[in-house]
Amino acid sequence: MVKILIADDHAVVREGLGQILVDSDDRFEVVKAKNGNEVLELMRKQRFDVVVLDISMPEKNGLDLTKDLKKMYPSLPVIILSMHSEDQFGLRALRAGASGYMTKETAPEELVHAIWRVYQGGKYISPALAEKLAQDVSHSMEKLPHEKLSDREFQVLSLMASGKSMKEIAEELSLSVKTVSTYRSRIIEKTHLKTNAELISYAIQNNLV
Amino acid sequence: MVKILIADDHAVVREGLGQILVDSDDRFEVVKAKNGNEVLELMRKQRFDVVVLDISMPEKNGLDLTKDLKKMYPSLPVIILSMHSEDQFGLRALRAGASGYMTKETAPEELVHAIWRVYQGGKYISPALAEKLAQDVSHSMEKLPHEKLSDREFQVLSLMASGKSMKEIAEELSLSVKTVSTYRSRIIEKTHLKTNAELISYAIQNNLV
DNA sequence: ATTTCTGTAAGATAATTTCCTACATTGTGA
DNA sequence: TCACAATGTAGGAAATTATCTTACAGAAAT
Repeated sequence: MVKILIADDHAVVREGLGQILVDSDDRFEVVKAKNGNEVLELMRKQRFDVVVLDISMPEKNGLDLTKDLKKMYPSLPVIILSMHSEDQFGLRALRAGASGYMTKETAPEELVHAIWRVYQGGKYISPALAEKLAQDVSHSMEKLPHEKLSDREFQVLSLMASGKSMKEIAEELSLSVKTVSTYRSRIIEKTHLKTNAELISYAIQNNLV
Repeated sequence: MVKILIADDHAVVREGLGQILVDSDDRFEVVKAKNGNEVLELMRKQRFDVVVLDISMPEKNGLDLTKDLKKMYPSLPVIILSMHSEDQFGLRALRAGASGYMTKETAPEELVHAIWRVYQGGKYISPALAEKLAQDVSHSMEKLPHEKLSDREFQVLSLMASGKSMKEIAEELSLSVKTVSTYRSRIIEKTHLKTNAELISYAIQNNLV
């Protein structure tokens, strides 16, 4: 029996996923949680072989939850499920201690596959993520992207994330637009986030706003 | 046999939901589509008793798709599934011609329930939505700013709030930038929000993103 | 001490956005 | 039911914004 804990705030996803898993293999036993606290609570009462977490849950997001879980149960395999593409959160999921990362577009069979893989102590890495990973080792990691930013850069990122334009930011900081623009390009270089939209969702996800 | 068409761009939701439905009642027969075009295509080839649409799908969103479907098949019951709360999209869904609206937090059994209800020609209205509905007829004057927006305007506001530029939005909706810009100015007129930053914080405040 | 970061910005150029204006439909209040 | 408002759409011209170098001095790191 492989005991799996699924956490997702959307009932349809939670139940649907559970259904898929138990139907796909009768060695699976599934328990569901609808938020981080439930996960923690359930973990206290029973042991699980694999935990599957949605990345975006209210209160405590999947990433933070993963960190907490790994602190308490270092050998517990965690798979993060997200609706974002690999390059947004994949690396951070792994850094947070996850053994796998999948988007919700992934075919459910892949998830089954991933579960077995991490259950056996391995990691599940999609080709896209693998590439990202390779690219990243060469460059300095360890830190979260935004932790590599200088003060000014970070400040500008926050302002951008709150929807301010270059010009507005420049005014707010009494700098030339050119200067702000320079920061912006440095931020982009460091974080690999390209569009404003990505910056914003990154910032929201990381509570930078 | 009740033939149900499910459309959602996320494989796990799509498959999971399908699994839930077929497991819950053996009179259900489920076919899945991953976007609006697939729905249209499938509809051309076979008849369905109920269609369940995710509200947020790339290219053609659930609301627009509903409108199209209802134009072609006026008596087809459509249920809209969304990850937003009732008050965000519920009314819009009904106006677009949907027979039901549910959030993804809803228990799957409720969905089964809703399917039967709409299959029999009724409407499925959650208590929360019902209240909203009642409120709408009475104090239709004192709506929240964003409730006065047209569908397109609202859609653009959401996109803006997620940090997309005029150009990006235009591309995403296959419209001219000019058109999007027009919507923007109408939004500004109606909401009195001026800058992008204000729009964003408004949207975050109101869970529009 | 030498290289890399950081804070700052000018100039030229490119890209984006706004502002009006317009028009066909669809809705709707009187 | 009929006019007037709202909606969805976009063109042209003008204005505004942003980007892309390139640069340089002081701070920090190796």
